[in-house]
Amino acid sequence: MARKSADQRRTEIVEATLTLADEVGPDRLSVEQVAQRVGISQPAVFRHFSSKRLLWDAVGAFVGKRLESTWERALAESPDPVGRLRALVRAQLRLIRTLPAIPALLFSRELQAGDQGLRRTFLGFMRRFHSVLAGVLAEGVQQGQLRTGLDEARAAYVIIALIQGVAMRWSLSGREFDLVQEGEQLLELVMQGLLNCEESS
Amino acid sequence: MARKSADQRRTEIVEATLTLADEVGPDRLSVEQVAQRVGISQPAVFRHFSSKRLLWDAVGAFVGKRLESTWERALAESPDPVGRLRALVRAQLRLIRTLPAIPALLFSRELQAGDQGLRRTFLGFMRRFHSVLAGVLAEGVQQGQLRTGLDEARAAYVIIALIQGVAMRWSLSGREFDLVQEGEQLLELVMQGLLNCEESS
DNA sequence: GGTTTAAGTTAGTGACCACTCACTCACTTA
DNA sequence: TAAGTGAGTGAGTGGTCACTAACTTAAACC
Repeated sequence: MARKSADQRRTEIVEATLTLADEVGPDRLSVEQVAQRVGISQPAVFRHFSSKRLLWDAVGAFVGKRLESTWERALAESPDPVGRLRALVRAQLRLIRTLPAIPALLFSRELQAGDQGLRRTFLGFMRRFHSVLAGVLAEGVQQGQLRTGLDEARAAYVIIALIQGVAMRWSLSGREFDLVQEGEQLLELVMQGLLNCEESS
Repeated sequence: MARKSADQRRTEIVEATLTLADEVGPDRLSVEQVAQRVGISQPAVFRHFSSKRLLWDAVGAFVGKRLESTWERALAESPDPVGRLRALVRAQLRLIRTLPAIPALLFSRELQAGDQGLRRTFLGFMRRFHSVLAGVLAEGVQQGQLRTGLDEARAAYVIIALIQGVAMRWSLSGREFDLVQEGEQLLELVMQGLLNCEESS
């Protein structure tokens, strides 16, 4: 049997937990399944994470780092606000494509149970993303690219809902369409609006 | 001990399951919890539903009836398409407010497990709602209230995402804002669009 | 090359899960 | 009023869960 360093195993276990959270659901995932995927016995997992809760905490921290770095890189992509907005949405969709467990984790009861530890962590991620989006939108209004009088906070919630919605539909459909392309087209639609510009009610 | 007719008990059990699915999550809900909420012993539940799966099927059918009748009534509310669109969104939000388990049910793994029985049922509900929305949007385009060239199918997906998104945020926030009001304002924002009409990129 | 360290193992623990069985007793009806 | 029906019960069944105790052995270090 090939032994590995604790650091290596820890990341292996966290990554296996993430992919399995997508496959079987965060609430239905057992430590036994994680152990089998990694290729070790079930108690070996508890050598690296003394409880399942701490394993989920580590998963949360892992996802959080990926989210933060994704947003940071996207914000640096373009000088103008609307370009940054598109980059943020595209980057977030790409991250969900590579870590499809993210939406399921956000809404799972695994997080809400147990003293609200992870729930607050993920709620914090959502708030961070919302404030980043709202900031970019406010810049867009200032520079005249976006409607004056636009409610930036609400618009940011619309964009978050858009990403979550298309990710959920992608997941339920069995991933039979291109998540990033579809999401980008929905963003364009929202930016243009539905009403006829001349004859608004 | 107060005995009730089987019909009465069945609906009591289904309703308890729905409220508990919201409180503890569909995947974490046990038959014992349902029995306690109803006020009977755990085996008594199995007299009315011979397996937990059949109980979930009954819950699905119950929710389905409520959804269909909600859409039907909303469509009859207004003669013009945009009015019907607003009525549909408002009615859907009101239904979620009275049956908050609906979004959780849609995305729970309880449905996806077990031969995809309930999963298909709920996917069918979503498709039904999408086609109703797309139909109303197409009418709006024809009558000139909505942008010509509007992609009705994608716009319908945007509206579904909007409802789901605000419902999820409402749930995660501990229901500290008015779901219906907030949802209606997001709808208005999407209908107007984000871009500056004169100077679109 | 022997000792130490720590990543692994097997074999459990009690709690909870969906579900069953044998039985009871309230109510309807002949 | 006796018989039959069916909504209820208490006491289990086997299976799975998170987690633990005691032991083993591969690798790191001197």
